[in-house]
Amino acid sequence: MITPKTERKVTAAADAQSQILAAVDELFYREGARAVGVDTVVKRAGVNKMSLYRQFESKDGLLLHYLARRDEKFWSYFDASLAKHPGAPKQQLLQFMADLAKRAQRPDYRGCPFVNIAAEFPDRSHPARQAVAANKTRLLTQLQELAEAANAKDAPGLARMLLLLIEGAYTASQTCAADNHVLAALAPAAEVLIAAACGKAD
Amino acid sequence: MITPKTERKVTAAADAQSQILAAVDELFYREGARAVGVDTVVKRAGVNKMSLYRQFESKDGLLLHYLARRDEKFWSYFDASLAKHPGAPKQQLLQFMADLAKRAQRPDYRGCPFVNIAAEFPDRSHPARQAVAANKTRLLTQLQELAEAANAKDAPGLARMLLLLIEGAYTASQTCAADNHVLAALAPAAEVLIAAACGKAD
DNA sequence: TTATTTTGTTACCAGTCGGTAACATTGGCT
DNA sequence: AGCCAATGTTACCGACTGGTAACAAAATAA
Repeated sequence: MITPKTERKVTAAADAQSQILAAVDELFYREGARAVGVDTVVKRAGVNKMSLYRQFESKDGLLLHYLARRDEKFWSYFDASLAKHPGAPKQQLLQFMADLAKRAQRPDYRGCPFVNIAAEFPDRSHPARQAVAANKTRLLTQLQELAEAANAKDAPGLARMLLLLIEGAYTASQTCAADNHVLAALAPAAEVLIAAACGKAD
Repeated sequence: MITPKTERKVTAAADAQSQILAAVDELFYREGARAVGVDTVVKRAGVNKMSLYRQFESKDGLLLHYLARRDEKFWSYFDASLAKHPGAPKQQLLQFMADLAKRAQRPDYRGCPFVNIAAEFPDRSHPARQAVAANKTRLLTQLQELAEAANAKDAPGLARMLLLLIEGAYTASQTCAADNHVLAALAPAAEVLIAAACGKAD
């Protein structure tokens, strides 16, 4: 009695929902959330517009689902980098930087989804902006924990410096010409900052 | 015969043009270039829509004028910071960072105009995107010259690191909650990177 | 003065925006 | 079978998008 009821319709609805979310995930990221209309979304998802509006309250609701997905994806990247050096916080930090630099150099990379949303939505009180801030605050916290584990003299300070570098990598990947090779400086810069904050000992 | 002709009409046209550009400068920056319509611009500028389309070929043309203005404004900021320490490249770099951090913490700050444009226009071949890239490339060049003047061992590398920090400051000012105080780490981070690249002297 | 160019104003264009009412159809449950 | 809820489909809404044709008023040049 818990789930055996309504197999077909639930499946159909879930199907539509997942295809809509997949379409949104790609379109909002590639073209920008404001630039993409709901008509484009439903066309891409291969569903009807009413199917969208019966699953999601509005385009803004869709946007929050998009950000939730991107948040998950980001933390899976983050965890994957850390998993390469368990118990070695300095290596973990550097590995994340190196992986980020590699990701950000892919030709289809369009920058950090949260950064783009912040640029597209001027209103800081917009729910999407709060989702952005939440992601960044959590990232700062995680960086600080790693900095503490690495015995940094000023862990909050080091975390802020590294966050500046990360945000800079996101942005520079979009603003700077590729042949300037700005991203190549990401991991080396992080290494210098970490070394200065923790002393030379590995 | 060079300029005595057509005094009135030129004045009127120039008036309309300057008021349009002033309106665009504020609206495009505050609300986003794509989000603001030409109707909003002409209303704000207090002119008629036809007056706009007789001075500017299109909204895209308007956008390029906006970017040109912002480019000038940026370099005036840049030069003002450098003028505080003539002949002292390290100080000049640090001063620019400090001034940038202060600017980016103002409540009405909406990030770097070029960064926002890059986020709003996905197409890298768009003329506005090329204007963005031009600004950043020139900035990188200037940073490199300062790094060389400061006797950095790897001037191009240091310039790239500093550019990452700068772009990060722009972005973090919009993505991060103010009480995370991320911008407070900008000048200290730059100081560490410069010291590491130039040696402890001075 | 007359003729011509520039200006301001209105109305309008086709297209797109996010969102919905209404109805036909389908499917599962009893 | 018969009912009912969830679907799919179409057409539509008012508001807004960037951009223009057409015309009246004004100012300049001759």
